[in-house]
Amino acid sequence: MTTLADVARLAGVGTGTASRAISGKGYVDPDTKRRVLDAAAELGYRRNAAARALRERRSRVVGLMLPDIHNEFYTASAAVLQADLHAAGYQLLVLATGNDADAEKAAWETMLDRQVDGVVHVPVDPDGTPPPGLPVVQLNRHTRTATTPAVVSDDIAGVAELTRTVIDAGHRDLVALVGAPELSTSAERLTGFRRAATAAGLVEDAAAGPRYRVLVTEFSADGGAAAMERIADDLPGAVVALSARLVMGALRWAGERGIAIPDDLSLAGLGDPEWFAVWQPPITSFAPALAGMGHRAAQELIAAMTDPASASSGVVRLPGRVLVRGSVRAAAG
Amino acid sequence: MTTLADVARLAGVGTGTASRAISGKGYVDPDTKRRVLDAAAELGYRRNAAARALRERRSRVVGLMLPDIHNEFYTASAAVLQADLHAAGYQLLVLATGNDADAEKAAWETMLDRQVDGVVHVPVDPDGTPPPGLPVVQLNRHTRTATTPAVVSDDIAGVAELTRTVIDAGHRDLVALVGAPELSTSAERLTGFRRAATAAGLVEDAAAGPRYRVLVTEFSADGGAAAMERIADDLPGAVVALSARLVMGALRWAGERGIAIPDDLSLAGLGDPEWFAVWQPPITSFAPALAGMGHRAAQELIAAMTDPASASSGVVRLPGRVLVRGSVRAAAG
DNA sequence: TTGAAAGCGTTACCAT
DNA sequence: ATGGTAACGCTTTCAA
Repeated sequence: MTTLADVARLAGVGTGTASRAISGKGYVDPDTKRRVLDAAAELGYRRNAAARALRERRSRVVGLMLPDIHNEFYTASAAVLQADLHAAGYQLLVLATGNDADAEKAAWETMLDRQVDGVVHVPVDPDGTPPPGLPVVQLNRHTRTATTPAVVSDDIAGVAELTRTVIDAGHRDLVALVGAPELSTSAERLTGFRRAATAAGLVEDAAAGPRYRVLVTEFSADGGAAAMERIADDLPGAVVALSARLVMGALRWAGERGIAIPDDLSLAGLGDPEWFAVWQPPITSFAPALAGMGHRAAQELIAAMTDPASASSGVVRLPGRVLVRGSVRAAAG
Repeated sequence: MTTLADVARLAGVGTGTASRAISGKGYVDPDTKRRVLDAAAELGYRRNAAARALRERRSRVVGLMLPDIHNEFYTASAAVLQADLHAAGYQLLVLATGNDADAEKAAWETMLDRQVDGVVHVPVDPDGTPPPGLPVVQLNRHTRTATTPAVVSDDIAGVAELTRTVIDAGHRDLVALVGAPELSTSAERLTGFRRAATAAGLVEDAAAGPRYRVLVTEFSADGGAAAMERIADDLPGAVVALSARLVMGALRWAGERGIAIPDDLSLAGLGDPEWFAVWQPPITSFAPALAGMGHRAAQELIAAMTDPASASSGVVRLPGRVLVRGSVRAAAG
């Protein structure tokens, strides 16, 4: 391995000068600089990141903590996050927390050990709190006690709009499928749904007349299917499944039961995995701006790392888009 | 920040002893060790990764280079890879190459700069070659000149078996949809297809009688749809789409054209995204053992990093599973 | 503008 | 068994 000292020797200068020439910081004569750069090129010199990190007290590494690497809801944001951070000279260290509060706690230790300069965090434990002093931006979800900036989707507005399109289609009997209410995502999606439903005069769990029901279940395909089973003998006109996995569960259940969508039952979803558009019928849904969230998170984190004082500690809500497609059918009312 | 020297001082020992006590390497009296550990706990001491990396000349970081973070085909392997590596004390540094040979070259530089101990690499450039001396294992695809171990799916056997099930269903007129033949994946999938087709007496591009055709296209939904369009007025009995995205393209095309699957056309695919099983009809396909590949890759890389000499440089082909579902229909022949 | 030298926090060697 | 000390490769003062 060739070191800075090697380069300096070949160029006939001191290591200090060589360092300045290569980093571009501080005064160095143009001629000298050339010599150093040539020497570096000749030897194929590469700066040692560990030595730099040790000396500069910053690693230029950013941590990404997420519940599950194999979940396109996160990777959609992660992809642009990685690109933006890379462009800014940071590398991404990825750690999965597996939806486990203990693993999440351990992950913070790892991040600290690694001297990461900052962390992008999709929180698992709603009450968890990041180590003080470390620039952190929460992504997608936000904890109750968020003292760090958070970048999330404006699910309240989005799901409300989605629900409105269902109601506008004439439906007066709705069911919402939603995950654990401790998560900010579930809570906000439900808020949006309720807001639109009550605004339209639907009453929760009403025995007769315009009504809506809320089914809390596990955030998975199995959870979605199980929830549908619970209302099998009292189907509504439309189901609003508040995550892509819940949509899948509802779809699976409908397929097994021979329930036709949208003829027997209308379905609206959340998210926009590629297959939503190809499904017969294509799935009407609210699609959070996942890429936009990744961009914004990168931007917020870079700001926080550059100037920790400026750390905006608010929750940024990015608007998404309602995609009106074929899975919701006009109803008499 | 508290350093090893702080701990040593509090425990009343030298830094050397403190280091040994904490790392567990070398002789140290049990009593002394206790004192050091207590002091460390009291101070909330954490070893500095940069200093360790500098001194030990190893970072305990492994790089993961892949074309696209937002692709479940890769993340399925990446998730278990991360878990296994984490368990072995390594962290994962993720870098996307975006299917671009230049970006891939630049990524190697970054990996070198970061002093990663090894790299798991999903190759983009079929002729690219990793920097010498760095433990590397190729995942999913392998380059022509692989001097490093590669862990891939046994697509040859898998696709052959898949194709056989289609033929056994009575089909004698097949079309294969496949991506760029430079990629080892495309090439091997096609080999499997051809092998089974010819073995059954099908002739490529025959004007009459048992035949098969091969359509090379872009590895995307659009590519799949475009390919289908090319054979619109001479549809085969069954299409074998050799990637999940191609399946999606074929499905989209069929939906737009009003072609019913499997009644008008049988379809077999590759991969096993969740929606394959939920689709009506569920998609018959060959599913590579992505998780298994992640495990094996982690294992190979750890071996290579532990003992570079032992680096097996062969291509490991892991068997996958053929999932017989409803998208292929029995045909007269 | 430049070079020498002092760290950054560890580990590992060498006497003790 | 233990403590001092010399690296590891770099950045950054400080004098010159």
